[in-house]
Amino acid sequence: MFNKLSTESYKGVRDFYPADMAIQKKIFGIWRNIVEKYGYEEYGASILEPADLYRAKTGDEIVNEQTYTFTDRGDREVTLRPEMTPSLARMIAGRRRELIYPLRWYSIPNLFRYEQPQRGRLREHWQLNVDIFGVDSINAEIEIINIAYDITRMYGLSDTDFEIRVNDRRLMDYITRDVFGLDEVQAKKLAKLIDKKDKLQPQNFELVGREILGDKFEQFLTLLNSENFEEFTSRLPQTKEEHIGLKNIKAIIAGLEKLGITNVIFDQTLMRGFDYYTGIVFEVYDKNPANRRSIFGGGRYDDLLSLFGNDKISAVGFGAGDVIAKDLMETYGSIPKEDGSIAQKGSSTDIMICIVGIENTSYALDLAQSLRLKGFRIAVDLSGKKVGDQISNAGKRNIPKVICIGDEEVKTGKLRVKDLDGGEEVMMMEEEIQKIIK
RNA sequence: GUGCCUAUGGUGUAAUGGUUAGCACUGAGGUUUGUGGAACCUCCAGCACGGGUUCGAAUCCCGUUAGGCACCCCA
Repeated sequence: MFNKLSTESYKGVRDFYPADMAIQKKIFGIWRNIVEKYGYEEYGASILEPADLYRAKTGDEIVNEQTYTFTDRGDREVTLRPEMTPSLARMIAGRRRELIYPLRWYSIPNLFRYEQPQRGRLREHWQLNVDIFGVDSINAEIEIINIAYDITRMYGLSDTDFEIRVNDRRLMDYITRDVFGLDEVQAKKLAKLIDKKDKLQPQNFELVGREILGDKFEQFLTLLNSENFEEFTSRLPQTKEEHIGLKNIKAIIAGLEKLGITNVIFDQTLMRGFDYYTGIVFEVYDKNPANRRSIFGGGRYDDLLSLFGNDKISAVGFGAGDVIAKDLMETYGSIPKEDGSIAQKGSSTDIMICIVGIENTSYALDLAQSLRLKGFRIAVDLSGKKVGDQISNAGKRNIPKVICIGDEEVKTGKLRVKDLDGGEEVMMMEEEIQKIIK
């Protein structure tokens, strides 16, 4: 006896049967279509990277515990990419003198994280990455958010279903350091606390908050609980010049409004990755109470290329995952919910040629080849089954038309083209087939 | 890493602790060697694994494994 192999896919990764692949292709199609409308070019990279690429940016702990890292036969440490941005930064840094700025690039990589899989989070997922390099002004943020908005609409959400939340890292730095006078360690703690505000019980939030801020906690809480941007601003200490973060947020909200995007709000609790972003950060949120969550996240990261010892290049970008895209499109109706069928809905084959009598096989194969040269997508049923089964089989594959080849057709050259939706059959010569397809 | 839940043919499911574990779909074959989606018939195929309780376990208990969900984390 031997142990039978499991047919399960590896934990946290997915198989894409044709029906799943059709959905995946549709999502990727939406992504490509929109970003290319904005002039973005596609790039790619290997899923393998030296582990150092991620160590430099994050910490050993994250690399060791949350990535797939192994040693290759040449004793090099290799990591399956957990995100695309370091690869992108590496590629741009390597050719920084040859590239033409502003640079608009996108990619749809698969990314790997070693985590416990759960709803909306797997060990492998595909993520659209959209980045613009070399634009210092907030026009970069506006363009990137505009793209994120377009994609969200294309998922099937209307403006009232979601909101775009923006904040600025420099504003938060200003508040934690200058207004409350925290050192770097305490500032980070506070940032983390702000990020978790909605998850924690108010008492726990206050407990930790007081630990960091002492009696300044009330002032902090008032600031954090501001209803809107104006109120928030008015509660900040007045300075001679308006803070750059405030100025940026205001300009972005106004700029997007000019483009007809009005569901943008300032969110003082929005943090996102601490060491990564240098300016504006944003998230697109699904407001549906059933699955309140982030659809996209992104922001400005002007310092990343300095990892490679080069000058800074300003950058703004965001990422969008395929798992959430699929969930949303099912929820908001732009794709049907899974029905468990294996076959794809619309077949990629135009005609199935059925063979009646094995002696007619070579005629059928010649016909298939001839039709392919004319541009049709033709499959031949080689099963040798009864013609009824062959037709039934084509129907199950959602192939729209069949042609049966038997003695009669071989003798006369007249083909009976059967439409599997309506069931009617039309007699025609080979040359006439293009009339009924496309 | 922690907690909770779940585990019956390929899929979806049924079975007060008591017959040979039932049904539907799928698959293979047939009624029907030239026309599908219908009907009927036959066949393939299952209690995740290991212990325990019991006269008797798919069913109750324990452990293991796997999966889901949540926490942690989310670069």
